[in-house]
Amino acid sequence: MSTPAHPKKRATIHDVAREAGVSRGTVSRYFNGDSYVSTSSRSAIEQAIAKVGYVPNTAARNLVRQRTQTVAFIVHEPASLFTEDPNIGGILVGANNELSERDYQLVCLVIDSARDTHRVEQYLRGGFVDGAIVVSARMGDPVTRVITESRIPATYIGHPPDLAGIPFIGIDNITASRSITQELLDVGHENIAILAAGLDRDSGVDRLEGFSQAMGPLLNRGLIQPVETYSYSDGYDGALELLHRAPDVTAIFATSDAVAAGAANAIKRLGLRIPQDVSVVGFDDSVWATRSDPELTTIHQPSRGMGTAAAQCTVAQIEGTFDEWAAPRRLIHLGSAPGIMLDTYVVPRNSVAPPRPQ
Amino acid sequence: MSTPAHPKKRATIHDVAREAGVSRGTVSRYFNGDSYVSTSSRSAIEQAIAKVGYVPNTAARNLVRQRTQTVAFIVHEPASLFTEDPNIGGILVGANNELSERDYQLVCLVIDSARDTHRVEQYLRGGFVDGAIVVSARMGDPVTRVITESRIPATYIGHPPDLAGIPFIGIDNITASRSITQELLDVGHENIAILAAGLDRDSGVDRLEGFSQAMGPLLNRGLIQPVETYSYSDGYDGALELLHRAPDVTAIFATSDAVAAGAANAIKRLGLRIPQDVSVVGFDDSVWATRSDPELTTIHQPSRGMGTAAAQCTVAQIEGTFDEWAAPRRLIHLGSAPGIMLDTYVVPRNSVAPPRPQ
DNA sequence: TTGTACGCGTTATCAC
DNA sequence: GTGATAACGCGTACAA
Repeated sequence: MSTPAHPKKRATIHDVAREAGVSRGTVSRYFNGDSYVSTSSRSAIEQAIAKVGYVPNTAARNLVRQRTQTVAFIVHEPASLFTEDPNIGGILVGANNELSERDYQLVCLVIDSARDTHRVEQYLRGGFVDGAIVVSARMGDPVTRVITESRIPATYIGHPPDLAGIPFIGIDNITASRSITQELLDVGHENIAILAAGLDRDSGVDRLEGFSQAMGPLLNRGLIQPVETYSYSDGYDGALELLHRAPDVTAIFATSDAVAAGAANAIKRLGLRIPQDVSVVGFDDSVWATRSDPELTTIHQPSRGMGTAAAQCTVAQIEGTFDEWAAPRRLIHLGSAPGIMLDTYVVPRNSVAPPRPQ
Repeated sequence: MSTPAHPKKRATIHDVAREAGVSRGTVSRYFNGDSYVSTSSRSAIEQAIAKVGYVPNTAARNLVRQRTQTVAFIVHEPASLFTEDPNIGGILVGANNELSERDYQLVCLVIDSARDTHRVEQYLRGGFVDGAIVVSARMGDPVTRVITESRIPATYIGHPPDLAGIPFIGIDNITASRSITQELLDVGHENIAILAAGLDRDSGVDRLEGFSQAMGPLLNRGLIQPVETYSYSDGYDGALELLHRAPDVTAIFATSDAVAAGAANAIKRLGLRIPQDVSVVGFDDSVWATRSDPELTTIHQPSRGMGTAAAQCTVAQIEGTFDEWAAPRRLIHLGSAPGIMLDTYVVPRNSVAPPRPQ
């Protein structure tokens, strides 16, 4: 055998052509199969490929095709996100599945520092990807600038206020919050508080808005407890502070399950029972809701579905079929940005009961 | 102004050269700055760049350099990993930071199906990355084959039995488990059970081994409760089954904090108190340990440090300095694979107490 | 059906 | 210091 066991250098299409006794063009055609190639040279090529161990060089192919079959999945604050936000995992999985189906490679880029931001900018501009999916972008995000400037097809999850015409996938946080608040009202609660997390994001603002709408004249601004992030610990601290200040609340709407779980533990540590003394509802339908004791009534949010939709939306833009894709969906507009809204629903569990008679 | 507001096509180095009145070579030198370039043409180039809005095309650069400054971070089973395994997040962040520091871009590839496996194979072979970090690889993993065949520098987190000479980063699960078990023995426990998760992985096997070693003659095989995964729910179910079968256990070693948290909730639901009736210890020192009530005594595992080490190890291989890098570290060998062991330690919290006198 | 030649955007090696 | 020019590995009109 003349083939060394450990080929030092990777084989090129040239090697295959020489080995098979055909031209480079034929080998290329064999791979991209647009044109016909005779069965004789076909088998010769196949043997040659096996013999020299050829694998197409994607970098070279990308260069000439101006196409990478790759979509970036950009996520900020990986530390908190991956450990505290259960949605991100679902979105990632959904997007990955959908892209995989359409033969795109998802590459997940994490941004954790200014240095990262800069490198990711380069990466995006450098022609490494055909499109991007951006989660948890914030106001004035540099990534947004890069994306608009370099005109790369992109989709946002959620909608920061300044997405310059970039499509986004979201849920109707207002309607969802209204319906979970209604759940509390329906069983007779009136002193309902909200642990309002993430008020620096659209989601946080909208959830508070939905709550306010549902409460109507019952709304007591003193029972709005802002908390920093959607995290367990902030929920814990927030609930402690709230109940200290307003011990007469009979129900709490926490704007994420993690916050709700933290609140639930705080409530229990104060010697109160759930739901007999205080009802608690969350938002997300994440593992936080089912691992709590009791399990939490919450809003189901289709994280995987959002990932799927974001992937489809990005690919549609890449392939120039965005309008057809968006047509049959629930489309809204925020400024110049089109958005697709996905449906949510209440998941009743065991953390809600009527208030005790005073 | 002759520059259109929306340039249709991206500028190339050629455009810059023409605009600046120099040659492509000079512009290239300007960017890669090895050789000198006169201040006059330097400023001319800078102006030209700004004018035409030039950004280097990384794909072309990679093609000629045969270098991408990119390292893949490959993860399987994203669904369970990202939501249930808190380590992965830390490892990812650690690796990302370290790579960022050394000017490598980390791209995270998730494998969630056979289709994914194949595409990632192509991606790896296609010259998209200079190296790889692989987490949670299993026995007979196709990725392992690809990596060895295409000889791309790689590092594993943990050590599947069949890593063909590929370096890995790990912790000494045996020693760690021995020391946390000892914690239980020291306060007088004898009927100690183990919820042994992940016995299909090296980590699971080693943790059970450490437990067995520490127990010595006290080991009661009936108190070894195997559970499928390192998850909360498996811990819950496992503890229920265990305590049903063996109500006289006074302490439980759960081989992950998530398992421990699940076990803790099961124990409480049975009306038992922690630690008065049953002591519980975990493994990982993740958020699961601190969010439990009471907070769990556990083993601290340096997830970020593992990510950092894996990144360094991969880069060292890429740059051919592996030996120097490994020299001052705690190096072991598994077959032909060199491994670096990172230190762990016990974190005492509130979930351990002496057994009640019978 | 197959081979040829050119181009993709950079870097690198030369002379100048 | 700087400017041509040959790679890098592949796709693809165009010609044969």
